[in-house]
Amino acid sequence: MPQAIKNRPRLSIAEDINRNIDYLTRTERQCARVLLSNYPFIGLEKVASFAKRAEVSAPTILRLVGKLGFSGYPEFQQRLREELEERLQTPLTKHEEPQSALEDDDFLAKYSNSVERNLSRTLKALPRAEFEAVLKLLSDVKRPVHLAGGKLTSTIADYFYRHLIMVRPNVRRIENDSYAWSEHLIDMDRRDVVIIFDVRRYQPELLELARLSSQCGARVVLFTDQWLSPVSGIANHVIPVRIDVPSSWDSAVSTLMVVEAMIAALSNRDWSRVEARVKAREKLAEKSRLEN
Amino acid sequence: MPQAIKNRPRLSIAEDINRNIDYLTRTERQCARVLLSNYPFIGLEKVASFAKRAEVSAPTILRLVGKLGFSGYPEFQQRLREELEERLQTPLTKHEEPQSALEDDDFLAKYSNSVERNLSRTLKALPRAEFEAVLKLLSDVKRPVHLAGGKLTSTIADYFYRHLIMVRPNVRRIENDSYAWSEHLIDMDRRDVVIIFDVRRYQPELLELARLSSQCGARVVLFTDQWLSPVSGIANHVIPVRIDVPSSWDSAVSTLMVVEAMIAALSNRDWSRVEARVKAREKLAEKSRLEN
DNA sequence: CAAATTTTGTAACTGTAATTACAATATCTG
DNA sequence: CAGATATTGTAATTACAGTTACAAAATTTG
Repeated sequence: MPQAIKNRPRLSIAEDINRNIDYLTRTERQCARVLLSNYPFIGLEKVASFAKRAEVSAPTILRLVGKLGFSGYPEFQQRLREELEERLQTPLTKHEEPQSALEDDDFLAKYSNSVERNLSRTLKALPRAEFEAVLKLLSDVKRPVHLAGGKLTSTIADYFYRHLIMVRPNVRRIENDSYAWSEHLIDMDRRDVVIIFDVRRYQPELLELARLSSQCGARVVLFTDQWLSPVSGIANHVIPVRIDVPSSWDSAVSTLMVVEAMIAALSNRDWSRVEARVKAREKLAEKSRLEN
Repeated sequence: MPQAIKNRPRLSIAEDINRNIDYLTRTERQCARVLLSNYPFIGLEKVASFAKRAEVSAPTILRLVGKLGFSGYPEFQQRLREELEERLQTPLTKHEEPQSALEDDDFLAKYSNSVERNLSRTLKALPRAEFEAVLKLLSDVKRPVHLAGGKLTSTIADYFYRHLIMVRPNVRRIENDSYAWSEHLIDMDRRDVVIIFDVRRYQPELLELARLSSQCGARVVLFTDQWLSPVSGIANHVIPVRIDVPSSWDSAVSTLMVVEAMIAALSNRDWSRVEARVKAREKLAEKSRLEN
């Protein structure tokens, strides 16, 4: 079978090589082994490096790639990258063993694990400067803050709102209904801060809101997923979080974590002021209760 | 510092970007964000692909790469590959490395760590039988479900509500205002399920609601913290979660995780029914949009 | 063992990716 | 708001990676 090896449904390149290794010539086999030996990194290098490592000539590599059913080296590399990306997204199933016993019958554990993964990836990818910048904006109590979210994320906006209002004055919730926007936009200028939550299945209304706010000169802060909402083009600060879980729905856990961390940081920063505010509010609540 | 950013000892490119993101221009920052958002794969593509994904021109990418201290794109990619290889070779060590060093000056990391700790402790302490039991109640679409929460936790109740309503019919939100309770209580019997969220600083009203519901014969499900709300005395099922973090406020992350896991489990269990429901709802939304 | 056949490397070639120069645009500043 | 400065994209250029043709070497086969 010196012709091109048929490309089966969806084998990984490594598996494909293993199955068809006898159809390869001696030097080709050598290349294949080198590739498999620390798969798939050598395949991501240039042809020349690969060839050198395998101690063969470049054309031999290309012939191998051809036999594996690819039309060219770039296509082969593209596929390797896709595989790698996929593999890195689900490390638990392939990489790890000890938990697998639990995982199968313990859905909660499985879910929790993937949430934990999201958290650490979020942590890693989140630019601290952005986090700090947003914190700085929120610390400035002179700046009015407006919060908005999408169909599902507005819950998180609400959570943020309820806590922020305990920590500082001048916070408002933008209703989901776009008819009410004008109430916010009318007084908006460069002092204002608009916080928008927008994840997958990005809502066009939110983009519109961001645009209008930005035109007023307001600072726009965006919480979004790793694929970035279109609002990211407008926003002054972007906080990307991980939302992918083994579910039909997205996870808001990482978003919530960042929001909570912001509130915590704000509170800790000058607790005395916050404390006074909380106490004052409690007193007021007490009073209004007695009057009822 | 608009010149090339100094290349410190051995920062990963991601970290380097995170530290120096404010020295980048707007579009460069956009590139950086796209790269970080699913690091490092876009960086392994050709410049053109990267540029397209980031919605900028190729030279912008190259300028970014230059600022990061690389002499050219190939060098940058080489480094990315090395990082990736290194990272994949050490599966477990990596997880522990950032904690100690960063914690001091990185509040976000500190917070995230304590949240992660909460998650695993929650996972450990959560009785699977309770989880399953609640799941079973929710699977039974004939049972009306009512959701209520406290001053801060009602946001989570709301999150649960919005997802449940997509998964099954017969779900209602109990307003925070106790005047509205009668609307729910009037028709309540042993088929009904009342889900209550109540954590530290337990609200007496919620205890009252639980009592009344229970008297109607309804099943009461309680989400609470590790110290258990007084509602736990009445509730048929109790889901305890961890809420303690280095903050003046409590964390709702673990609660949210369990809620999400429930929704995911429900959806996965019989997806075909859920899918039909989701599609039907989309169709209706479409229709009503057209009519406006 | 020689002819046929396959395999492999060399070297020339080609196409495309990375780079650069420069003009257009946007942003800042007095 | 104009001039200055910084930023960004377009288009031309360069360099090099990937490809191909072909000849040399190795292997197979009669």
